[in-house]
Amino acid sequence: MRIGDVAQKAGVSTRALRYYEEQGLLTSDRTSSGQRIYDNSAVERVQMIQRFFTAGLASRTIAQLLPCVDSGRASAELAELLEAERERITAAIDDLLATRESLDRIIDITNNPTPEHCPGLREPTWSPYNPAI
Amino acid sequence: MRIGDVAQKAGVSTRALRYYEEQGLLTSDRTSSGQRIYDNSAVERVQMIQRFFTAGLASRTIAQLLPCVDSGRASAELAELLEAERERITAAIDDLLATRESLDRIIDITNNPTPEHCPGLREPTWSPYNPAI
DNA sequence: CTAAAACTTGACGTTGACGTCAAGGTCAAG
DNA sequence: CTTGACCTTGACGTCAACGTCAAGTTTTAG
Repeated sequence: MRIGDVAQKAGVSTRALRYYEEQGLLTSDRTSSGQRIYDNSAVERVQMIQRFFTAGLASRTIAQLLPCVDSGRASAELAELLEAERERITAAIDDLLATRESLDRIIDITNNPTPEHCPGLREPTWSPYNPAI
Repeated sequence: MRIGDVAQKAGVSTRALRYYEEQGLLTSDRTSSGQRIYDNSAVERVQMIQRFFTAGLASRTIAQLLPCVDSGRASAELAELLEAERERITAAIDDLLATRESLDRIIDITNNPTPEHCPGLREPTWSPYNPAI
């Protein structure tokens, strides 16, 4: 497979694939003329990379993670990283759930514009999540 | 309260507060010399803004949302926006849940490095069918 | 063979939410 | 009065994940 095929099958741009390679997330064989050649597993790998990106992992983090996925082994340091990312994701989920509830309250109020809804509107039902951790 | 107090109480930078004002998310009174003056409700409002940012809403979207929060009323257009953002957040939550499960599997495998874990490592748990591995 | 499509590297552009410096004005304390 | 903490606007810097254009090479289709 060439880069365009992988891009189409994985639903990303060719630019993204070259970027992944540049970041050490994806490897490719080359033809004698220099064109990238991938096997079928590349599509799955790209989709996995995409999921990690969507989950808010940085490319450097993913680069650390992938060898662990491949080998099934993690150093103590890497295990810490995994746990830290897990907690970050959990916090992000909690934050999104809280925000969705806020939105639901707003939606409910705007659908049923009765005065008694108003006072509690700004009650902070959640605690902020710190992305810097 | 001056800007530094609000920043500290809300846990953000003064730069962020000026940015929020620039984006129409936050208002302030001014002293005769031009310094910003806030009342206590500003802290809560900033925290609400922060939550929306953390949930991935853009400043323009928040700017559209806040009047609706304040008034408890939404135009049909705005109601659509609310619903769209709700769906976006739900999708983000689902994605994070799936990614967390992937991470959990990796963590489990690295904690119990037994060979029988390995084959399924790349199985996409969220995918409808299982391609040839 | 030729034209179009697809590929290559390189480099600059984009976007958003601020960080950060510059060059000052303001204000309470001693 | 003066020092130092805090404030102002303005403007440029940052970072990440690509988008996009350029200019040339390779592959494919007819």
